[in-house]
Amino acid sequence: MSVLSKRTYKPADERREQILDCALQVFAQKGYHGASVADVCARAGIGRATLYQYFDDKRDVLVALADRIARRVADAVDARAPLKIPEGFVPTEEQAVAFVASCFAEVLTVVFEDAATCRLLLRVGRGADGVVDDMLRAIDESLLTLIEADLIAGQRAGVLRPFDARFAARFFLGGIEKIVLTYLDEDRPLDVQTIAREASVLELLGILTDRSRQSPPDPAPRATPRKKEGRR
Amino acid sequence: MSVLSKRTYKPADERREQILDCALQVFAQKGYHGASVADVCARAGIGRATLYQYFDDKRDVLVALADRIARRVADAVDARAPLKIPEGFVPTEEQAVAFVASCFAEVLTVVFEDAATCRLLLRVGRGADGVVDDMLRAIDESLLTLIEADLIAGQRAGVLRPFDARFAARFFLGGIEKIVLTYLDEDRPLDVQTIAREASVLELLGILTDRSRQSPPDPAPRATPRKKEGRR
Amino acid sequence: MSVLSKRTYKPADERREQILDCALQVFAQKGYHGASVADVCARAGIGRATLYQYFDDKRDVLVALADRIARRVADAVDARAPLKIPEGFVPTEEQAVAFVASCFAEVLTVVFEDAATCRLLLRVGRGADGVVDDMLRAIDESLLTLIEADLIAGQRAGVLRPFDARFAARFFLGGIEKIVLTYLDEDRPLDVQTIAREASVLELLGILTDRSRQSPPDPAPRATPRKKEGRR
Amino acid sequence: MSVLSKRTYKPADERREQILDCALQVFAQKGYHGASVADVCARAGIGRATLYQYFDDKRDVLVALADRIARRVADAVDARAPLKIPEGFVPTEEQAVAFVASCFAEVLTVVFEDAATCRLLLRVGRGADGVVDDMLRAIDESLLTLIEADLIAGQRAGVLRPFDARFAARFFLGGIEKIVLTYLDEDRPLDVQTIAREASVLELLGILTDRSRQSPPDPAPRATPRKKEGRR
DNA sequence: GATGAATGAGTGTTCATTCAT
DNA sequence: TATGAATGAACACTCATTCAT
Repeated sequence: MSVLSKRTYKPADERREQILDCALQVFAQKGYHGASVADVCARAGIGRATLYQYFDDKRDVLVALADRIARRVADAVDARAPLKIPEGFVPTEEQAVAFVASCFAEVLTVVFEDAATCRLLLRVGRGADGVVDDMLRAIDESLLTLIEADLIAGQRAGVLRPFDARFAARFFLGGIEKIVLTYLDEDRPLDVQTIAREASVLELLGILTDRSRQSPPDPAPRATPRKKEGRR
Repeated sequence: MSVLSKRTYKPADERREQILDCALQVFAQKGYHGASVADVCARAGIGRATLYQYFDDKRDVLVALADRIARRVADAVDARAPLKIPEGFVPTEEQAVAFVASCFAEVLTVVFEDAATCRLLLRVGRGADGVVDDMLRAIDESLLTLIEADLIAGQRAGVLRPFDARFAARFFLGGIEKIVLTYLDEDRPLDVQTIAREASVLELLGILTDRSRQSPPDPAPRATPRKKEGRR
Repeated sequence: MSVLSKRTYKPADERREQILDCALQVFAQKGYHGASVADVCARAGIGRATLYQYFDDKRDVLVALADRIARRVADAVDARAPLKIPEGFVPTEEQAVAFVASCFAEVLTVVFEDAATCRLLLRVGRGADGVVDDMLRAIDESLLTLIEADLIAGQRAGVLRPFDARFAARFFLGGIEKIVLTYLDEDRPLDVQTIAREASVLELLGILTDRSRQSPPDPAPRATPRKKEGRR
Repeated sequence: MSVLSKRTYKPADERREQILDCALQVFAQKGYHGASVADVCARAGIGRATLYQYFDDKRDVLVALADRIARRVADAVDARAPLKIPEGFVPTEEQAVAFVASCFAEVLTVVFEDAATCRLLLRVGRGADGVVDDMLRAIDESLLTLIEADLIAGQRAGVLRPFDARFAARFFLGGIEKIVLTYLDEDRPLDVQTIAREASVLELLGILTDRSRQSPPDPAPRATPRKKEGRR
């Protein structure tokens, strides 16, 4: 018996972490509702009852998971120095794009690089549980605030034109997420650099040809007919 | 007897449609897995067995629902005349923005106006069932193709600069969806016009000030060596 | 509507008979518990509710079915003239076998020829319902009594040696039924004549070689003081 | 608490066996379709879910049951030494009867002694499930083969006259089963010895008086005035 | 006479969770 | 620390049966 025993013993911390790791994988693959506690335990190679020594219930596992992710994201966000743009600095287009792209790449790397975490954040977690919803919202919020802060900094420095920074931050984050989801759906590994760059160009420059641009692009300056297109 | 009887009789078509309506509401609120057949039936005011006279399964209800939505979206998409831009037409910024905004508004109205449908499309449906996943993907695809087609038309007409139209379509759709989701999360009614307009400005013009704009910002400026700028 | 209507109208008696016919087939194939009222109605090409205009419930159908069969068997049994063996008649072996075989053939033809009825009698019906059980037992009883009467007549006439006629009747009936069931299991049509003949030989003559026959073999040798054993 | 607790703990093997025992009783009494999983569990004094830790399905329980019976019968059959009749041995009638009776008694004891098993084998199991059907057929087959082998051995030794051994085996088995079923129906305990003896006499000697016996007893003596036994 | 529509009462099954070891 | 064993509560689904037409 004791010879055949497949019991494995681990310090509590490790086991807890291990369970969370497995839960992440399983939830990401089958969804929170679709996955059973048994699935998680099977993956962890432990008995079902063991899980309950570390977590109150299934929900608690998800909460802990979301919490762990939230903490990681928050750490990453906090680590980032707030954007400082020198007074009067006017970047070239290329500089601007490169800079924004690197910002995006950073976020992508931290938040979305791990496919399972990503699935949990973008698909599985939503609507599964009130508390978790709140946590995911909080993560979202911190990302949004991060982006928004950069946008506002850009506006203050005169590098970016005036617009609703929160709306834009959300719009851009949504775009990025959609792209990421596409990769996930197609089971392709994220190409962070490319995505970040392409997205940055779209965001910064828009899609209109310069031909049609006339003036301060904001709300309603349409009146000013532009003579010179300066189109090289 | 007839007073006590809680039975209600309806022609089969109506009942089926009614069940789908109720299922939509219930699924949107509780999620597919979270909602029980009993919930749907209770909402429809029918016995549980009645539902099974119209659908094979709980799953079948979801499939039928997705199918109904898919058909509606497909109809709407088909109804839209393909974008025709007159040769040599150069819109003003305002014209461009207004035009794109109206396009977006159209999509938003058709696809996302109904909060429940929206929740089903963007949250609940995903990952609930393989077939449904495929259907939602198909809906996504048709929306993407719609947007992409417009973008390409704009590029062909020289109104839009060159870029990866599919990537952009996805990016923009994701942005829109995120905005919509925010409204949903906050239980606010969609302000379609405003959203469409704001999104359009961001897309078309980008966020960079004109100061920093210098040159063909895109990866592939080679394609359209335009000689005649012929305004008007 | 009325043109498309697949409604068929029949006089009540016919419909009732038709339903019973279909029920027989369906029960025989799927078993009483395994078959649903819907199955029966589908086979009869009628709506489910229609069945309930002719029968109180599912059980009632089975009862009516058993009743119909019982009546038929009883009729057949009654129709058979009671066996009359002339005083002092001593048949040859071949005569005896031929006679018994014809008796068996008769029973087989009446009771077991129809495969569906047969299945109902021998398999499906048993244990399905108390009342039906009783009816089947009654059918069994009448067959047993029939055979038993013949056996006793044979014994009285001195053609058959003494033995427990009821036990023997049951033993032989069981043998016949087992053979019939084998045919059913193998989906072969009954070969009534052959079965009847083979069974008769076994019953009448036994399987022991004449070599070993010596003396009154039975428990009660009192009756037939056998003078001449002198075989060979 | 522990006083109120109705939980009983058992090693898995025991519990499984216990469930099978209870299932046997319940199925035998109510039939497979007629019995509910709840019935079985109630009888076993366990919660319904517990059953599903040991069996996949309700069906699986029946299969396991049939399997267990099949194994037992197979063991018993295998344990029996093949019949050896010394060359030239000519038993007396009484010896023959006693011998056959003991054979039958053996089979009866092993297979039919337990009333519940018996009911399952002869009534309930049939037609309940394809796999189980096959198993019951297999059990039947092994019994048939057993009897057949003995009959053939008897024929080879010249103790039994020529006849279709398989047919006879089936006929006799059917007879025995019918007798057994009668006991079951009347809820009487089997009187194995008596049944075996009576059946043996019928089989071996037949029912015809010696008066009518004349000659080669086989099938068609008219056509082939058979002097010698050269059958097959 | 016939049936489409509706359903209550139940069945098999799952699963998160607890208990005894 | 770890788990085999056990289960209540819930769920999806079926089916005989009824009602209104």
